[in-house]
Amino acid sequence: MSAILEKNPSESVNRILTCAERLFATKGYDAASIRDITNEAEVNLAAIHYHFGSKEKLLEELLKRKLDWLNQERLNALSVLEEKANGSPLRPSSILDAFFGTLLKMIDDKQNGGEMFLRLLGRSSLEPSKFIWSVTTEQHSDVMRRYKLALFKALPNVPQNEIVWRFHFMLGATTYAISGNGLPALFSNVKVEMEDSKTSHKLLMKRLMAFLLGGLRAPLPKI
Amino acid sequence: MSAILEKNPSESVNRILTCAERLFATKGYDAASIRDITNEAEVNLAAIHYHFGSKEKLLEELLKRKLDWLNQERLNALSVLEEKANGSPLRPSSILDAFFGTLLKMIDDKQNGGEMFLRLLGRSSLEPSKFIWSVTTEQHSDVMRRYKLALFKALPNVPQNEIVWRFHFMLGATTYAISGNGLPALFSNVKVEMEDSKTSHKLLMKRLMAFLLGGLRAPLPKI
DNA sequence: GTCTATATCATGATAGAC
DNA sequence: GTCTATCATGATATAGAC
Repeated sequence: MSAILEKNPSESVNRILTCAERLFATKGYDAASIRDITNEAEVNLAAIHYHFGSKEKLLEELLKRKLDWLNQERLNALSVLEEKANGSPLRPSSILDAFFGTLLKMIDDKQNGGEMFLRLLGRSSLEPSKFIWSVTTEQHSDVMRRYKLALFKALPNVPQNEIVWRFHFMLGATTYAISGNGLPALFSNVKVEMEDSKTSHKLLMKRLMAFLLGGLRAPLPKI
Repeated sequence: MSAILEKNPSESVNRILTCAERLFATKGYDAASIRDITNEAEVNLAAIHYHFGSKEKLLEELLKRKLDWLNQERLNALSVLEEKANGSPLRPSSILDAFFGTLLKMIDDKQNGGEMFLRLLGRSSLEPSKFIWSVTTEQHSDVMRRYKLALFKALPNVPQNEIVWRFHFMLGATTYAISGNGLPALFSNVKVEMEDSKTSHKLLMKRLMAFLLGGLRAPLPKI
């Protein structure tokens, strides 16, 4: 019972969170067992249940912590834009910056985001499990609603149906990009150098934003 | 041993394939157990191992059958374009039609594709499992190579790095769209009617193609 | 070819000593 | 808080009767 032998409790929790984030992000929720996680975190098998209650609760905790922050940032960014605009429509590029840029900037924010969190978020948005899906998406329905309305106002000549679809396509491109899938295959077979990782985050962001804006502003399809 | 009692063997195989396609597509590979599949297909639990050898082989078979066809169609479509162009660069929209349009058209082709196959393909491309990923992507590296080269030629003023990235973004938007994830959340909270399902496939295709082309042709980001 | 029964294993979860 | 031991479940896979 001597205190010197007890490990720092918050240290264990932190190690669990870090390893779970990485393993869920890379192997997927199902394939990452609590044995995998506790082994890598070098904590006891029972620690996850003790600290979080269940594997599902662990994932929920993992997502909610940073998602709450992200969604608040997104709402704040939009509010700032709307105040500055003073009632007139926003520029589409500003809206995309506030929504997708705020997300992508998290990749270099080790405190509130981090690369692994973005991958986890990407993967979780793609999981078919109803539970996981609800945590990632139902949470920020408010955010989506406000951004859709802002886009409607910014693009009054584009049918709202079309805008919603393009929002969907933009989410897809972004989710796929941050989930890290597919990249290896794309870059093989053609001699195109990857940029060094220091600058690659900013480059990815600029490239993706340019692509998204191009898609959003594309000529309407003839129906 | 009377023949009248034996079920038609190919019927069992077909029912397994159909149910597995749907269950893998909707629940994901891990979550769809062979118990689920054999129950819904109304065949014996052991039937999958007898006919396919393993659960993995079943998925492999499922994907390869239709993927081989798709990739051949894509190669053919590109060859036709290149013959007609007679050495001059192709139009980017034609290339996207040949690559993504050929895929999207499969949704109404019950013989070689079908909606469930597209969802399965989408989901499989997003699975983190190395095995699944290799089946869906490594197979058609030839196709990717030829299409990338065609895009390089069609867009000589765009850096090749940029084209590869945009290809990646286009794949993401398309994969996400056909995987069927996220749609319910997007369409809630805003009163936007879904089109009736008869025409929706063609509409989705036109909308996605317009978006992709807009993204591909977007102004280059300032780096 | 089909089916029953079972082997073998990994998982999430929990109880109880320390 | 931590650890060991264990449970119950459901997974893939297989052996052998019919």
